This record gives sequence, structure tokens and C-alpha cells, in this order.
Amino acid sequence: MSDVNEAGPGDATGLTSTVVFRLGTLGTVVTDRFARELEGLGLKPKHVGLMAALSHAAVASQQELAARMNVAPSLMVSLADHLEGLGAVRRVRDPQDRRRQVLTLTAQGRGLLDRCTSMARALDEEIVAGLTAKQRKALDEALRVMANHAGLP
Amino acid sequence: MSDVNEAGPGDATGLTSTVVFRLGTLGTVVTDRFARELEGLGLKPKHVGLMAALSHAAVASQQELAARMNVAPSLMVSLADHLEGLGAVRRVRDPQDRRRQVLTLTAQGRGLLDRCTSMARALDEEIVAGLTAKQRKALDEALRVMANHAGLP
DNA sequence: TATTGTTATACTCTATAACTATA
DNA sequence: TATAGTTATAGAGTATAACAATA
Repeated sequence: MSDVNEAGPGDATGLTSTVVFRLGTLGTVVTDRFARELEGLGLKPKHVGLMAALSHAAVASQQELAARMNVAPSLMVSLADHLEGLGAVRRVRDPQDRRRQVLTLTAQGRGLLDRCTSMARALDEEIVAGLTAKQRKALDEALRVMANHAGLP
Repeated sequence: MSDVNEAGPGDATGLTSTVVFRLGTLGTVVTDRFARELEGLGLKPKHVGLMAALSHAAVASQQELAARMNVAPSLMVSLADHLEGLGAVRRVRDPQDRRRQVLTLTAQGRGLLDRCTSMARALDEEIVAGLTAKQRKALDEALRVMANHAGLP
């Protein structure tokens, strides 16, 4: 009887062949790579995530956004501070409830997000370089379904 | 003319539909989830990654393993310390070169890795719950190709 | 009193640099 | 002198807790 842990690379049954392991490792290298490219814009992946969230939900309070992104409210403050400093978002007090800071993406912010999206698309090409058109489509669909299943945007 | 950033959720052209964004976000939530399950075993994902690396390359020095896992040698020390404390790995000085610490996975370590692999497989089921058998197969293949392309195990 | 945002603080992870021993 | 491993230190990232303003 063969020991599952004696398998070599390309291993069909070991830990490294699980979706958990592969999504985890690929996610890390891909995000690190994206982060390096973003450095030139003075941004980190979380800043881009916030801009993307704002582009979907036109306006939102910091608390709402923090909840949606699964980060602490205190972190949302520094993300918003940074983007406000770049002129990418505007903070306005909600007149109905002056405790709330409502964030909106500025035209400049949209432009910045567009540039980040272009960078991500270029990176996508590298990542899926070894896949056929059919496989890329299948991957896109699978990722979309899994993200949706996990409550992600 | 429509603005690409005005798209709503389910967005086909925005940042959130890129492979970069989806692999990144899914990777994070999946790894966090795995990490929570590992807590009961006193392990973190990196410890499991080291055991998996050892199960593939029967024996290896700490430096070799650090290079393979893309971590600093100093981090390898603490990972090995922890696993040695659990009886999962054995450290032996290479008699040929007494500077080298050669790590090997013990029988107990193999058992522990098996348990982690089972946990990962169970998690896999949840992650791909929304996919058909055909889609799961396509996903597996795509992940395998991309990991290989990125130089990952 | 409860809630939003902010600030202060601490914790986790990991890398870099200094050090020890072997070569 | 150079290298493997270790230890000491420092930085990034993020959360928790204390605080201020508003409800």
C-alpha cells in the first residue's frame, strides 16, 4: 500500500494539490506582485480595494465600508486619510447624522482606479499565460462562483 | 458611452472581476479559515507548508527549505523549533558539514500532516460547493498550471 | 446611553542585521 | 574569509481599547 505523503511534486493527493493550498499560495504571490506594481502610485492593495468598493456603492459611511471589507474601523480611517490626501476620495459629514463621514470617489479617484484596473488586467495575462482560452473562461467562472459563495464582491 | 467604473456587483469589466483581485481575496479568506481550523493542532499555515515541503523532499537543510518557501532563514528557525517541539520533525547535524541542520519529517509529523491534509480537503468541499464536477476539474487543472507557471509546488 | 469616527496602544508576522560555530 | 544557523532588533500591518463628538 502506498503512502499518500510519499508522493513527489505534481502530487495528486497531498496537501499541495488542495484548492486551499493552491488558492492560498497563488493569492499571496499574486497580491505581492500587484503590491509591488502599485508602489509607483503610492497605493497598497487595500487602498485599491476601498476605491473599488466605492465605485460600486456610490456613497457609503466609513463603518459600512469597514464592515464590507472586513477591516477594523480604525484601519478604514487611515485608508481614507491616505486616499483623501491623494485627492481620490472626498469625505463629507452626513447632514442628517453628523457623526457619519460619507466617502465618495472623486473623478481623480476614478482615474486612479482605472489605472490600477489596467495594471491588474496586464498581470492577469501573465498569470493565465499557460491556460487555453477555454481554460481561462472556465477559471473566470469558477472564481466568480467561489467569490460569490464566500460573500465577496 | 458608459463608464466602466459605474458597473454594479457582478461587474464584468471592473477591478473586482480580475483574476488578480479574485485570487487575492479568495486566497486571504481561505487561508484565514484554514488557519482558524489549524489552531486546535497548535499549527499555522506556514508550519503545514514546511511539513508538506519535507514530505516531498525527504531531507533538506534549513537554508534549502527557506529558499524553497521564500522565507528568511531566521523564520525557518522558529518554524523548525516549533515543529521539533511537537515531535513532527527531527533536526540532525550533517556529519559531512556540521554547520548544516538537516530536517526530516518524523512518523508523527506524517500523521500530523495527514490530519492537516484532511482538514484542507474538507475545506475544499466547502469552497467549491457551488461548482459542478466538471467545473471543479477545470479549476483544479487551471490552479495546477498557474502554480507551476509561478514556480510553486 | 449608544454610535461614529478617531487616536493611542499593543500584538503578530516577518525581515534585516549582528553573532556563533563550523568550514 | 565564507557559510549555516541562531539570536536580537526593527518594521509593516492590523486589531483592540480608550476617547471625543454627536445622536
